[in-house]
Amino acid sequence: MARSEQVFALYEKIKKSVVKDIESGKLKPDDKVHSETKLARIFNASRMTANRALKELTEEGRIVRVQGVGTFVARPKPGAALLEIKSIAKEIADWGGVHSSQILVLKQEKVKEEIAQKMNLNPGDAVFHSIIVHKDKGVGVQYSERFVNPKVAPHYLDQDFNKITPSEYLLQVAPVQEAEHIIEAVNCKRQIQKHLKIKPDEPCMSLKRRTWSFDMVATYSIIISPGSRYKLVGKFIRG
Amino acid sequence: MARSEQVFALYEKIKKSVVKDIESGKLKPDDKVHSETKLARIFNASRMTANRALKELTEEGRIVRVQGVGTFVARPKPGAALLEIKSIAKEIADWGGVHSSQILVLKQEKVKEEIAQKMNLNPGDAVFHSIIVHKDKGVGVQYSERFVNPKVAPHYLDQDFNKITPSEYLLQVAPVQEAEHIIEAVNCKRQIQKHLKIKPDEPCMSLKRRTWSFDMVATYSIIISPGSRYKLVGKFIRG
DNA sequence: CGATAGTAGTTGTCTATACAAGTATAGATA
DNA sequence: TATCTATACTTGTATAGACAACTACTATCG
Repeated sequence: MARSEQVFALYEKIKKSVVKDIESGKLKPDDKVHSETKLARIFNASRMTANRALKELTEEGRIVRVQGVGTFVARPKPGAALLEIKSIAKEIADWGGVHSSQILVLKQEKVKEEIAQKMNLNPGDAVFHSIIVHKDKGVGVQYSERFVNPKVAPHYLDQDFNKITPSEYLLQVAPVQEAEHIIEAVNCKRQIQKHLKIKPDEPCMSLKRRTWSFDMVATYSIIISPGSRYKLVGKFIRG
Repeated sequence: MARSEQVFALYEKIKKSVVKDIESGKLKPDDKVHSETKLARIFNASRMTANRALKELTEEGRIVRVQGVGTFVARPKPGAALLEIKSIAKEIADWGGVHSSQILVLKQEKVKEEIAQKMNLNPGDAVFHSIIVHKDKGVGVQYSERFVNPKVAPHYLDQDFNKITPSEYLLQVAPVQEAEHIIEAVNCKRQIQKHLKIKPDEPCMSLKRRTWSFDMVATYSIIISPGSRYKLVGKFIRG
């Protein structure tokens, strides 16, 4: 059975176009978005239709509109309007606008007992292991460690994680079906303290994540520098 | 200077009118709301204006629209569907099996500036305030502070919170539509340290929660004793 | 130089109209 | 009776135009 061609309303097309420009990086936060008039002209639509598209994007928190001035790409605040659980990882990934990442570890290794249990593997099986420090303007803000089941993402090691974050890559490759998060306040290890420039005894937040893609598990563990709150906004779904 | 009379847009007036009918009980769940055409006639507006009003009320979850049939008052579903975000609070409430609670504060008071802002109230308005320590086998594990808009739960103060937790009670009374969580690692105040028997400099986790029930806000803030992890399991929603 | 007025461009609201798409009902038809 | 059809009503989308409110900028005036 051929999948029927989805018909999108015109205002949906305009929305998608703007969102695409934002997500592709063509439009960056605070950049000016085309005005209603211009969008209407581009899409051969009326201004009201462009207005509807932009109004909805405003409600979704992707753009900000100022009367008399224009429309601008919203800064990705932690806690913009994203989705449920997924946003924990996504928001933190986006958080603050990560400019660079320092790859400390990226290799295949034999999985140790403790991790093997969590991942439904046998000790000694191969896993991909990565440790990455995400930096914002040179300052470390996230220390993330991952163990990935090779079956989930066979080409994990070949990626250039300066260009795409592991989160983004894995989301592309493997459909996440279920996730478990453990949030914890901790005093972190000296090595991590160094990377994030945390003082001893300064409380920081740890987020551990296990995701299931079919029967395969990936684990993800990040330490977030202290003082930085993490805000999570979720809309309830009715019905 | 006298506060200038707020000028409301026409679509806002229509929205208010419908909301008023719902809240006054004139319109009950599943009742049919006037059609766009009829509302337009009543308010001497165009159908597009009535359409906007109803569309926004749909997004706010107050009405349900069915093409070709009509518009109906939405049934307030008191959190029956267990969704992701909500479970944060629920899990924490259930966490560890709380055996007893110690009520430190449970009274009506005048809201202070800081809280008023968060709750869309004016300073000096009445709020219900409660501070409760939840104990597991005599040991404090949670320190929770709440500010509740009296309009949300007029009988909040009359409850026996040894029998039912505030979370449970509020879920029964008011349908939560939207929630915002802020998770943070903190060093908490001495008073709270005492209740939870935390050593100074021991990192603990703070969870602040704001929930919206229509336009009314309740805030909820808990401190969770250190070492205790909080586990959150969520299923992804596809699409 | 500083203040003012004008102007162009933008978003916000609103109208009147049109057609598409979906549903329910009554009436006609096989 | 069962099925189809026409119709009336509803919501969904889209247009073209209008005016209001606001901002940023330029030119002018004192």
